[in-house]
Amino acid sequence: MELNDLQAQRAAKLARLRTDGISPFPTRSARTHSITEVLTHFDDLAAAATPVTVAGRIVGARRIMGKIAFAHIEDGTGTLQLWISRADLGDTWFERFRDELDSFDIVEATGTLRRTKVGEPSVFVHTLGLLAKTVNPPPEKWAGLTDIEERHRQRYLDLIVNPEVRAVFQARAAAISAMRRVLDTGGFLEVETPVLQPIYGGAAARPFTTHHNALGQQLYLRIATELYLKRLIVGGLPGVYEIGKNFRNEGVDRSHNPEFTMMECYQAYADYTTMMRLVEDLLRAMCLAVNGVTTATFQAQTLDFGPAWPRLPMRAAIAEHTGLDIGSLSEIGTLHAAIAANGLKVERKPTWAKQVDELFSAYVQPLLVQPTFIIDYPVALSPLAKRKPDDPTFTERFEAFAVGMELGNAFTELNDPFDQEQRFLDQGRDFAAGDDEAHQMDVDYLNALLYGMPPTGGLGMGIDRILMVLADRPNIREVILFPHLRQREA
RNA sequence: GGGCCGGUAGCUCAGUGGUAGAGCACCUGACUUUUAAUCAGAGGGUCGAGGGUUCGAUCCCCUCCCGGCUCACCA
Repeated sequence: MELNDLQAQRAAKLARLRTDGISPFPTRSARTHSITEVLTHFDDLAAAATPVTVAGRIVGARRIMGKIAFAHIEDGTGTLQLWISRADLGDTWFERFRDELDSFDIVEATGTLRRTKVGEPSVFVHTLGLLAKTVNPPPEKWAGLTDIEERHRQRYLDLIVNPEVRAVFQARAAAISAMRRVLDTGGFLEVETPVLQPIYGGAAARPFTTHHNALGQQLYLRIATELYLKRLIVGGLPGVYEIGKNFRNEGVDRSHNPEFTMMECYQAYADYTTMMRLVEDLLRAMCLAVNGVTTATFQAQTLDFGPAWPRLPMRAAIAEHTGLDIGSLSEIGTLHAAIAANGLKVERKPTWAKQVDELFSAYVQPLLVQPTFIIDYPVALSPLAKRKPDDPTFTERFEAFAVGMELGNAFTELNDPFDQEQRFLDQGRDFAAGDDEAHQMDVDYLNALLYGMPPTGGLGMGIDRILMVLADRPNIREVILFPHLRQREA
């Protein structure tokens, strides 16, 4: 390790401590109380003159004035002041504190509890010990660590010095826990399915490709869990869900990370209307877990997850905002012509389905600020969803939106193996037409459907994006502990 | 990938075609109730990398690397 001047100074102190027979990294702490325990019972412990041993990282400056010193330590549960006097501690350890210990070192202190004359709860230390010497210096005292890249690369440091970062990840844990409670009590079994898949599927995306050496087999990192979870519905499980990472080999921006956390669930004998109610229940519970109320504020916009969400058919939504009826413009040629004739500014797409998706993304999606379901997607956009009984060109599918972001995707699952086979074949034609995200044929999945899958409702929700909305973080990197970053040159 | 902005001390940032600056941190000294402790003093730089122009480049030009925001694509 190459050390800069400040690191070298601290390393020299570390070496001197070793020379004095003080381990810079002792095996364990003799802590008797967490800081929050001390603070909660402070007056009782103080009145009883009970000695306590607390431990934590020295945060802020050590304030040393001749024969007395102050420092604050933080242990993850709270912050507490140490009152350190040469008279109580003795010359050796007082000078050791002054000369060999630094801000950010992790220490333990034994003493009795008293308030200082300004009333601050403090440990009046009579025994001090080092638990872990710190070589890296802390960031600047006031501006702190603000560089976004450094915050994400050194998340450990970000967590030390920026308390609100810890709050985001506590909120994340609380939201996922609430999600699990809703699903567990709703009759869903939590399962795990393969990350390494010989055929990728369940979504429209480019995969990461990898290789199994011993088997000589090409494998893909999953882009969705959908097809495996539906095999479990075929297997007779009445409801399943999985919360886990998906991997998509796409661009990186403020709402996309190459690996992201998805919850997918499937319920036998249900349909997409069941899933809409489930989404409402999930978001309400997650919002409550994060914010204590069923409303959330995202970038000064108040979102209400309390009531049922509006349900807006995609065909009507596109017609309202573009004037085009995709129901009657069912060929790629006539759709392109209508887009040109109406002066709509959208990228030209190779397939009808992609073009409809483009129209929606450009003209409708940004307007969906409040929680909204867009329902009934064209069949060509939805190769795994069941057709509407009264209009076979559309499917029983919805996507859940808020603040212009897609939070979830659900449908009444296609269980007709012959229709499914045809959809896969159509996707193959789209792939040939230039859609490199088109779905792969999955013969084993068709075989499962040939054993019969009951009518089923299925749902996928992007956990990271939900957290962005609920915790008011406009960048996905702020809700992922270690977001993907470009590799730094050596 | 395109556009805009940026990369200078450990951190946060100024700045200039002529020997590199501040605050905080760090180091030395003083100080027995501090809360951004205070006071006095000292040290610390491949100015992102490479090339070019120039007597001289951290500054001007070119290329590249990295980052932020943004547009495009994807959840």
